[in-house]
Amino acid sequence: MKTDFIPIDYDYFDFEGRNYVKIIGRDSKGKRVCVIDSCPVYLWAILEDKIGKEKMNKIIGDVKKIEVESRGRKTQVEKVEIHDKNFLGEKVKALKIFATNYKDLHDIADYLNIEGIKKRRGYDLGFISHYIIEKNFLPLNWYEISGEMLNNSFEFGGIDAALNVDLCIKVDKIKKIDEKKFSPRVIAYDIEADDFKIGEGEILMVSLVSNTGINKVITWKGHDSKKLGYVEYVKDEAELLERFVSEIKKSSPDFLVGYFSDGFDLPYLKARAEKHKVSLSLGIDGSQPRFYRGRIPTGKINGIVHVDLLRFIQTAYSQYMQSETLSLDEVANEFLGERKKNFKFKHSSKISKEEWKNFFEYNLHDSVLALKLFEKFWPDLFEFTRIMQEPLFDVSRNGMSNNVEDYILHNLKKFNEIPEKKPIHEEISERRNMEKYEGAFVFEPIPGLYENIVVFDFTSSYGSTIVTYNLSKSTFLEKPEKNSHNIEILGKKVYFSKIPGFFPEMLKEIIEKRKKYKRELKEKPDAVKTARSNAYKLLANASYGYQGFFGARYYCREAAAATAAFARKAIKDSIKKIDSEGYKTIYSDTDSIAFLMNDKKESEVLNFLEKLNSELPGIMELELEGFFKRGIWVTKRSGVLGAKKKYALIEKNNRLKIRGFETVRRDWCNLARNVQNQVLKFVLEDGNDKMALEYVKGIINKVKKREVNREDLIIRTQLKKPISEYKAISPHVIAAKKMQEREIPISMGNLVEYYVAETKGKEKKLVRDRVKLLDEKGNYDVKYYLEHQILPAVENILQVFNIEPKEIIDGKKQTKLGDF
DNA sequence: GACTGAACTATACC
DNA sequence: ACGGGTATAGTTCAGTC
Repeated sequence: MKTDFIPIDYDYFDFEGRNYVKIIGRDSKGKRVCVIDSCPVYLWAILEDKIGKEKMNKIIGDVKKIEVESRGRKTQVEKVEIHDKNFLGEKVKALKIFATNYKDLHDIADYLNIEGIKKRRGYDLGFISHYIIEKNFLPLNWYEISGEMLNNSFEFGGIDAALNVDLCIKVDKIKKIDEKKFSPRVIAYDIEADDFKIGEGEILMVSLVSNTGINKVITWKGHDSKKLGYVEYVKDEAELLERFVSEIKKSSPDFLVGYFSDGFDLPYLKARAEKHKVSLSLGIDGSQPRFYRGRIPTGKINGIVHVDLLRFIQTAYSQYMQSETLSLDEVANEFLGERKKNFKFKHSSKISKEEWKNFFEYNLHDSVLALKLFEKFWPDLFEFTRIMQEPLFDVSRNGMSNNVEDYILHNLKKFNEIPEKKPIHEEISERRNMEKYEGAFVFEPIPGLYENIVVFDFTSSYGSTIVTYNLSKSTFLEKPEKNSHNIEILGKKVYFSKIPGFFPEMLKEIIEKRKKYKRELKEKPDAVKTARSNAYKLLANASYGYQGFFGARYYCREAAAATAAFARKAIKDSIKKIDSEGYKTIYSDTDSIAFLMNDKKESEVLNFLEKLNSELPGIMELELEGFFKRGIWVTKRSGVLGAKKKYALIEKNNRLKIRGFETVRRDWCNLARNVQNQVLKFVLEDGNDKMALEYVKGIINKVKKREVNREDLIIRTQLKKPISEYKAISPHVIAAKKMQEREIPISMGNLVEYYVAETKGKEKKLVRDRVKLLDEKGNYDVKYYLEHQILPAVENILQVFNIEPKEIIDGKKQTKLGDF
């Protein structure tokens, strides 16, 4: 039996004490294929240096005797080989110890605590990762496989009969072949329920939308409403659950996609199914979803990849997004230019006939958006999976540190390197308690309006620093060495070998690939190249954070601190050169430098950039970020010092680049943000402070006359922890408490919305005493919005032109006092 | 009770 | 627990006079 095959999802099972992988995928005709395979199971024992032959034989003899019996299973050492390997920059002799069951490797490692064995490694990768590395059978790559077809066979206890697949093959040979087209079958889903707490309300409806023609809402509510083609009515919630399961079974998708479905939809379905004693048997083996408790619970379905798009967007995209929240509404708007439908939530008992129709549409449209988002991100999910070489299920949920680590583990083979172990609990807390090291350099700007500004920045600044100076755990030298890279951190010199380490080498390749794909992208753009280039960019950028991350296998604080130190040195050196060339640096943060052109031509600047680059060490490189017409830097609120991380630039085509200002902060009301944005525009477009001032005066009057819509006065603040844990009761905490009292769902992570109102009777001093929810009646507090929102937003900008807006407010107020 | 600096908190930059 | 450090700024809290 021979077929082509693309692996999508990996799982494993035990049979007669041994581990087998069960890989679900497709052939090129779209048939669903299950592949069963196994691989050698082993761990490494690194031997002490200079061990004699006799001693080695004794160790091997002892190791061979090891047997572990646990969980009704017997695992034994089946074979021992001696290998020359690398481990963290050293050449070592290591025993490759083969055993019966991967899950017992940890126990076997415990028995290896014997003299002559220095370290035990390679038992904590997880069997799936171990298998993928061992067999090089990579997710979302095409293979030609051959083997024995299982058809109602008794092998593995009759596993094939229980699986809802077209083919089940016990694989024998695997051969990589050229790329073929792969169009996955995808169903997006979304539920609506009466309570936001998992399982505490009834599920009213569920929508299913697929790229294979499904487009429906299943509901047991609103029978009386006008009949809609896409609505399927069932008799009760239990039947809804059954229909949901059968619909998915029938369609047999590769991916089941939701938005926040790890945290809401899937656990809700599970909880309600349990209540009704309905089996939520979505798995292709008929199994129910399994939930893994982590920081965020994760829902896994056997054979169907459950994707929660929110989690992928969080790690892969959020840092580059404009959206202020990651709500489906905002995210869909940003990526698809399409919003959710309008529907105001209320309890199902209060929904009228007409409203049910809107509710169904709302529900259906959420799935439509989820499917469209999946299609939008499919190239990214695909590339991430292929680059990290882990199943899409995991890659789509991993944070970037996990992705970096996966990339490393799957590329160690080329370096003949034994994998480092995960840090244990004590090690983690020890690392977390470490003192912070010095990070990036930020230049203190002189407040003012500037013209003709150039911005340079280092490409993959920290990444190229790591590569240039070979900074990593395996190249870190405990003792000073002469021919080494060295730099001072926290008053102590640290040294790194000049012999290339695997981590910097891998990173070098990542950066090179990123450059290559970026170049190709420029020539002929397409979604795949964009995704590929983006994935390598993210990897390169995350590698610095990875080495400083306490949970990393290849954690190296010295390397992280040295990276920041070398980068500081590089940028300071560049600033010196820029200034001595006749330019003037006005600002710099981490990897970028803004400076004045001082009557020089753009061509001169570009030539100078080339000169700078020729003098930079290693692969470090500056690039032109842009030429800007004007830019403004302001003082800090207190004092006269220039504020860092707060500036606005304008390009020749009048495109604004605003950083740090209230305009870009979501916890300021829209009025203040919009006013500030306008003022920046006036000031930067043609340096017109008079217009800006008149504009501000107009707004102040509008506020005083109470002509501002409440919508523009809403302050939104995120609840970052449970309400009870707050030590300081700030306005947004009060707002959240008010919501709780009124049983409006509110929990950690939500944005709290409120406005500040005038209160009658005795003067309330604290802001929190004047907080009102949006539907609470009240007059907005003019004084608060003028002095705590508008004024702070424009004050520092106008001060650059020697205008004191405070006087305008106060002056006007004198004349208006009589009004009160 | 007013004032002041520290603590707490949220958010942004790179 | 699920990259890092640098930075601004508002509001409350707690201590002082």
